[in-house]
Amino acid sequence: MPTIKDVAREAEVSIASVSKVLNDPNYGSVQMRSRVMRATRKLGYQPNNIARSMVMGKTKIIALVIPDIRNQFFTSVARGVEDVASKYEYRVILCNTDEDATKQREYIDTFRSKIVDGFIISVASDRDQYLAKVDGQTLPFVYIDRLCEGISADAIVVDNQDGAHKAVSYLLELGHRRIGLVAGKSDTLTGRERLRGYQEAHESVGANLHSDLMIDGGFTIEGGYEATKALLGLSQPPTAIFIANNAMTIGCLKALAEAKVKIPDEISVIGFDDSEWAEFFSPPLTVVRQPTYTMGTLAGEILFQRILGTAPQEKQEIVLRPELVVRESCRALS
Amino acid sequence: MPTIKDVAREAEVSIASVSKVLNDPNYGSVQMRSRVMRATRKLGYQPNNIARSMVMGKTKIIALVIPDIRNQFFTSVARGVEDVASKYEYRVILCNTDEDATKQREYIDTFRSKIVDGFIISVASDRDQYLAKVDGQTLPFVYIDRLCEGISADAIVVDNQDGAHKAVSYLLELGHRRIGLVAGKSDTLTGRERLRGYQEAHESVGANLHSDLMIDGGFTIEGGYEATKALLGLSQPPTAIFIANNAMTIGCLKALAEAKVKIPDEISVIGFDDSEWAEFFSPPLTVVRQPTYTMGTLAGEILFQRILGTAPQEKQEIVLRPELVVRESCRALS
DNA sequence: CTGAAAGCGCTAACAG
DNA sequence: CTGTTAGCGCTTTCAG
Repeated sequence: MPTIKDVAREAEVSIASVSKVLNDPNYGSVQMRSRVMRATRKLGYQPNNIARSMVMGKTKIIALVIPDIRNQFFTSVARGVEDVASKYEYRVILCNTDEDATKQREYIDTFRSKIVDGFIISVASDRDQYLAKVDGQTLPFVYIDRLCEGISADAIVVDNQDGAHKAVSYLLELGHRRIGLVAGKSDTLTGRERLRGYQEAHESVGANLHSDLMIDGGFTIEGGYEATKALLGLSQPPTAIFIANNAMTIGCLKALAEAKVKIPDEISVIGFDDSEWAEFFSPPLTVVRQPTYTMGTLAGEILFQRILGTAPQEKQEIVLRPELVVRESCRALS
Repeated sequence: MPTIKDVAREAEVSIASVSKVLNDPNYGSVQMRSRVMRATRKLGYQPNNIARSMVMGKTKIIALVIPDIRNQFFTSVARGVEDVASKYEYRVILCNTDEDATKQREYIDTFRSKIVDGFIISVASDRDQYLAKVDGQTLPFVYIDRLCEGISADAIVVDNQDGAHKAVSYLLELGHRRIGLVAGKSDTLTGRERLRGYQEAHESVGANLHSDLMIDGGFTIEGGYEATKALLGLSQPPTAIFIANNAMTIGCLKALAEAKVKIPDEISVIGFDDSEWAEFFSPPLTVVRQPTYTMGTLAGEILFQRILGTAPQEKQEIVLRPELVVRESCRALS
């Protein structure tokens, strides 16, 4: 690989001049500029960003850390982040932790060594406090969707309790009284808040809570599948199921299909998170929709405010409202 | 951020010693080692990888460049790549080009400046020859799924023509003679090969090809939706549809649902690419399945052979076989 | 066994 | 308008 030195020699100028010409389109005399440009082209020179980053202390890269790359919720968020990053001429790299706190630690270490200028993170578990090692002052980060209480940073979240409440209230209004919950990971705020919304919806109409109806599905496809099978195996199975995320909904539907339980005739279903296929599934799925793309753009904007130093001192927390999208997977209990 | 200098001062040794202790667990005397370790912990020192990368010429990062992050095919490939990368103690960063050759160029430039040690790429378009700028000798890369003919590199691909052939032959055996094709991007090899398989299956049984039945869907959800609507609007609509990828299948199903065309009673459907929801869709979708995860691990292994210099001189091309997964979305024409 | 010094490729004062 | 020089934080000979 040619370096700036080679270009300087070829163009017969100093390396400083090459650097300046390359970084400032109208530096120097016309002749020199053209000599440098010609040499650059001739050698196929590409500046070494590693070296540049070292002296500038900036890499022009941000990271987005997500727990499950196969979950459309996160990939949709990613599209939002990418769009604002490209506006600021930044690249975004995606890091998948696979719901694994250890992998998350590895990525955090990588970031702490200045490989990115900032990052957006949806934590794998809020039981892991490793994030506290990051000094938000020198390496800004913002939470999206899932945060760690106690470790302060800007955050873009959705009112999960409200979303779950809306879904379960709807089921309750339809007359259901045995509503199964395929719950999310209890070591995430979102998991706990959705559980809380489920409970609170029951409480607000004086309905009884049955502990055998609440099963942890760990936010994964497999977990959702197992939880649903367990629910179906109950001596008194639920007449409706509320599933706390995307991935688990896939597992739940699979279990329902295997058991040949008809939706909505034999069981009503509501999922948290919309997805591209939910709409034309048959029957079309009723879901709680989160504004994923917007969450991504907002998180991106705040992060760049921090990176550019234009953000206010105090941390901001933006809470978005989820929305109930009623389709045809629920029916009234007669 | 503390630097190696700070640690050296704190431990009262030279920076060279700190560096050596940190990189070689049994360097130096026991006392010195412990002094260094204590200082490291006390200051919360984290080596600056940018600096390290500069002197070592390695970043311990590889990139995976994909055209559509919302497509499960690619995210599943990504899981495979990640698993082998972590085996080699590498991080993988994901770069989404959004089927856009310009974005792809930007990423390639970023890589050429030594920000990664190598990359795996599924090209956005093989009409763009920018990739030729990277010198595979200094910056190894391997193709996955979609490649650029004329720009030599290792490749992991699937026999797309064979996959399409299997699907269409199956439809033909079922008695269908007007089979719609929602085709992939014509500027990708995969798109062209799948089209070729469709044609060749017809030829091999002497069936006529109707040009009005072959519509380009551009590999996107929207494209699949529009193509299907066009197919449905024909004076003589098809009795079966073969869709050349995942994303377009979603669009196709949406169009079919809107037009209230029943699958498989009124139309038979086969998609290229399996997905998590295809199985419990009703009816369960018959698809051509690619070994996505395996493709990712193979690509990763070859890339590391190149990075570590243990690969043979000549480029390898591994062609995997897709498989027809028959479920319930096709019926025989009586 | 330890430290001084060179240098990775680049930018940014500072001189000339 | 251009060039010299001093680092950025780290690894790595090479002496001591």
